[in-house]
Amino acid sequence: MERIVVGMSGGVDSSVAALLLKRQGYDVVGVFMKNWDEQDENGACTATQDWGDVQAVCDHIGIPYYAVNFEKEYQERVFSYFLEEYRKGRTPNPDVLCNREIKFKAFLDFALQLGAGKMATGHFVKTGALHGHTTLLKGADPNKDQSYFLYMLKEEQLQKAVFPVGDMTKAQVRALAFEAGLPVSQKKDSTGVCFIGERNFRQFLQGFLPLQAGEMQTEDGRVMGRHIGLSYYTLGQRKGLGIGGGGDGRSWFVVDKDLKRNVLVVAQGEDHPRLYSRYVRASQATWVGEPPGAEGAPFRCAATFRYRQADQPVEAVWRGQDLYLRAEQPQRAVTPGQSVVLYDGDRCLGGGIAEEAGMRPLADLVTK
RNA sequence: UGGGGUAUCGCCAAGCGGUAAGGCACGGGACUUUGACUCCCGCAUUCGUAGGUUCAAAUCCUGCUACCCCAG
Repeated sequence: MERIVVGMSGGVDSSVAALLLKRQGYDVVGVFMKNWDEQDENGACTATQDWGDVQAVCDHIGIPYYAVNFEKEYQERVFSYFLEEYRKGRTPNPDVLCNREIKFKAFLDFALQLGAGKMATGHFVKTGALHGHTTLLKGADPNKDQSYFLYMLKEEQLQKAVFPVGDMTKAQVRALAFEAGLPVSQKKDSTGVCFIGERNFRQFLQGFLPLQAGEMQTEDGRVMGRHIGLSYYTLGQRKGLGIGGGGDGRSWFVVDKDLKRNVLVVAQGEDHPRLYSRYVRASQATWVGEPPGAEGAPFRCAATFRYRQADQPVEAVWRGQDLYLRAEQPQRAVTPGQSVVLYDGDRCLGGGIAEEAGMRPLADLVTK
């Protein structure tokens, strides 16, 4: 009987994943990862609660369970990067790294050590086969697809992974959990940075980053207020600026960060031109399988510039680790540090990390 | 301390005798395995202040205070 180790978070998705594998006759082992040791704002350790849920679920399903601790790995491979990016005034997405480095590396290795042939998670994605290669596909539930977070995985990693709920909708998952009597069937979906959880982001960052207050200015230099530190804001952000009234009365948004002068540039109106860009340069390009096309050869595909965004038609070209994109439609608040993920239909090709974006063709951008 | 003007929620701003619009900010919620965006709900028993007129005033009158402008 083939053994499969399931990464269990204590949530509905991974619980149902374990349940399905068990029903399919696999030798299922549930493993809970504790990668962050800190209490939330209320002094409660959510990991303790989640671990309790994992135990309850596994007992219910009738499978053995363990807990592993990758705090060190998480700190070294994910969190340090996360902080470093913020220090540079960028807006990182730690979860894409977490998947590549922790869930589908450290954890995968651990699973193999336990004698498993494969590992499983509750991600809403699917794997497919194309010309003898394993591919990463969007989950069946368009509203829950999580391929955006997994684009950094390589084919080798995917070959060892199974995603039992990938072809289900969230509603189906919940219904199944309920029918099976899983104790977490009604548990609210968790959000926030993986393993760290939901929390007041500003407050959280303050524990790691210095506050370096400065001015908020309009493009033409009018001082609109003060900011507490450029790291604490992201492009396109509206809430938290504290600027009200003035101008045409519309809301204010962050349109730029001037690291040199420590000035947060703000502009009025959700449709402000400074908020949009069609040309994007991304770095650290990574491909699930073979790179799309030849180096330097433009190709058409779809892209998402943030989680849950609808596919955006783009023309792309890659050169080495660099990825250049020209979007057909102007994209709102493409932010340095955030991931750009490419698709061919439902197949996730890979992606990169946005470095710069604008409405004007940037140097080396796709030349038509 | 001559003349004129303005004082309504943190900000902007309706109101012009009939019992406080709206926008922004802010708070809460929804959505969401990043950060954001978005959506929904809430948000002045009170109109610089003290009196007066009136059945009734933020709206009219008077004093005071503050700020602005022009004169000095």
